[in-house]
Amino acid sequence: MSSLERRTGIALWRQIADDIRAAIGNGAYEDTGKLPTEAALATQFGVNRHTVRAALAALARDGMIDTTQGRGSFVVARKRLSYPIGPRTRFSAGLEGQVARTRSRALESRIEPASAPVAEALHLAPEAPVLRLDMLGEADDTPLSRATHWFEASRFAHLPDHYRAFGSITRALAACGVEDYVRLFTDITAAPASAADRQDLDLQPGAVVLLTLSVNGEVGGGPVQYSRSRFSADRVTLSVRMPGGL
Amino acid sequence: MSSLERRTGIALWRQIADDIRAAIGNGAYEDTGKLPTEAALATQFGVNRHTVRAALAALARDGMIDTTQGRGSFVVARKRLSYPIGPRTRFSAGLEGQVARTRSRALESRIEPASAPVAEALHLAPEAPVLRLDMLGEADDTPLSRATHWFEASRFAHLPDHYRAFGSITRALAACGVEDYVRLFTDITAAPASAADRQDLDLQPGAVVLLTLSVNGEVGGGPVQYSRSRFSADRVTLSVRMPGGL
DNA sequence: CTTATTTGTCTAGTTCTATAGACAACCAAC
DNA sequence: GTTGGTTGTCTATAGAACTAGACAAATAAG
Repeated sequence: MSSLERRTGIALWRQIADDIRAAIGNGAYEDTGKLPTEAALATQFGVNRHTVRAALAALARDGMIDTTQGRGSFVVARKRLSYPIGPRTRFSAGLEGQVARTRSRALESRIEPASAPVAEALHLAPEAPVLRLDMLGEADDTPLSRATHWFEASRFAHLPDHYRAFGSITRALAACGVEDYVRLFTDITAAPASAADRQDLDLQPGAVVLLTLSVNGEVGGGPVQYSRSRFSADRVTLSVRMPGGL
Repeated sequence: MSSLERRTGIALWRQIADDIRAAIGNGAYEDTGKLPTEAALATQFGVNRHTVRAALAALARDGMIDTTQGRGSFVVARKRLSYPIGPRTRFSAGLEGQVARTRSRALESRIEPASAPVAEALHLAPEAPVLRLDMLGEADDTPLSRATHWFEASRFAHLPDHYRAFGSITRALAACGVEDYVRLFTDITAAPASAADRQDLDLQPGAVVLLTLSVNGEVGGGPVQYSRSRFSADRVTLSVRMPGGL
C-alpha cells in the first residue's frame, strides 16, 4: 500500500513521519485528533512497531503530536504563519496580528560584481557592481526567512546606512529616492534545506525550504531590487492574494 | 563549516547531495560548471570520499550532474517548468511554449460530505454534499501535479460528464453556467513528498512537493472551486505575476 | 477492582550506512 | 608515451537503522 523504499538515504522512520505529517495536513484525523495505535500503524506501513515509534518520536519532538502512555498519540493543532505575496508586501506589515514581534536583521552587506541572473533582472551590464544585502527575518525570535537582496551599487551605495537608521528596507529605499515600489513578479519553488539553511533558519536535516526569487521595481519605472529568499516551509505559507479578483 | 548531522534519519550522503544541489541553484559553479573533485568535497564536508561518491551518484541519477572518469563532475543545466499563478491561470495555457504536450487526466470523481475547510471556503454548511474531482496534470508524459478539486454538488453534478466531453475544467464549468471565473487566492507551502505523492508523481523518497491551496470563483460572485494541489518541486516553479505592477 | 488496550523499555540479531585504505582505469597535458 | 590528477572498484571494519519478541507501566472502561 504505502510503498516505502529502502537504500534511499531516507530512514524508514522518517518516510513514515513525512507520511503521517502529510495525512495530518490533509485533515485525516480531524474528527478525534487521535492517530491509529502504534501497532496499527506498524501493520499499515508494513514495518516493525519500533520503526513507527521512531517516526512518532520525531513528530512529537517537532510538536506535531502529543503521545501519552496507555492513551495514544494526538494531533496538536499548529498554524503556519501566512506570508502575503502581493504587489506591496512588506515583511513586518504582512505578519502583523499573527505574531507579537517581527524583526529583520541585516547580516552582511557588500559590493560585488553582478552575476548573470542579477544583471539581467536589474537591466545592468554583466559584472556591473551591485550592492548585496543579506538579511534574516524573525518572528518572535524564531527565524522565518533568509533573504539576499541585490541593488544597483551606484544609486544605492548608502542603503545599508539608511537601513541601519530606519530598520526597514522600504524606508531605506525611500531615503535613496525610491518613492513607491511594487513587487513585479515572484517565482516560487522548494527544496530540501541545505546545511547553510539549517544553520541560518535553525532547521533539522530533512526540513524543507520555500525558495522565492522576486523582482521589485518603482511604479512606472524599472527594476530596483532582485531578491532570493528562503523560508522555512514548516513555519510559513506564502499567501498570494489576487488584487483584481474581488 | 557545513555542519552535517547524524542520527537524523537523513543519510550523510543525502545531506551532502542536498547541499550541492542548493549550491548549484545559487550559481556556485556557474563559470566552468565543474564541481570540486571528490577528494576536495570529502575534506570540505569532513567526510569519507565514498560518502561523497554516494551523493554525486544520486545527483547523477537525478540528471543534475554528469560524471566521467578522469575528468570530474559537471553541472547539467536543467530548467524547471514555470507554472503561472495569476487571476486567470489555466493548466494547459500556462505551460504552452514550454513543453510539447500537456494533458490533465481525471482520476476519480465522487460526491462526499464537505470537510470543515471545504465548507468554509465554498460558503456551504458543514457536511453539505460536494463534488470531489481528483486530477493528474502531465507535461510530455511526466506527471507534474496532483490536484483535488471540490465543487458544490447540486450545481455541478454533471461537471465530470462535461469534463470528459471537453477535457478542460474551464469549459466544463462554462457548460454548468460559470461564464468567467478567476483565482481568488492561493496559499503555498512545501513538504517532503508522502508515499502517496511519490506514487502519483513518480518521485523518489526525499523529494519535495509544493502544496497549494486555492479558491476560484466567478467574477463578482461567490467561490466556486476549492483546490488542493501538489506539485513536484523538482519540476516546477510557481510564478506569481502581478497584474497591477507594470 | 479487574480487564483489555495502549505506550514504554529491554535484549538480541540482521541489514544498511559510513570509514579506511589500496589499487586499477581513465583523462588531459606535456 | 609518460606523468599527474581524477574517477571507478574492491576489501574490511565499526556503527547506526531495522526487525523480532517479550514484558512492564499507564490509561480507560466495565
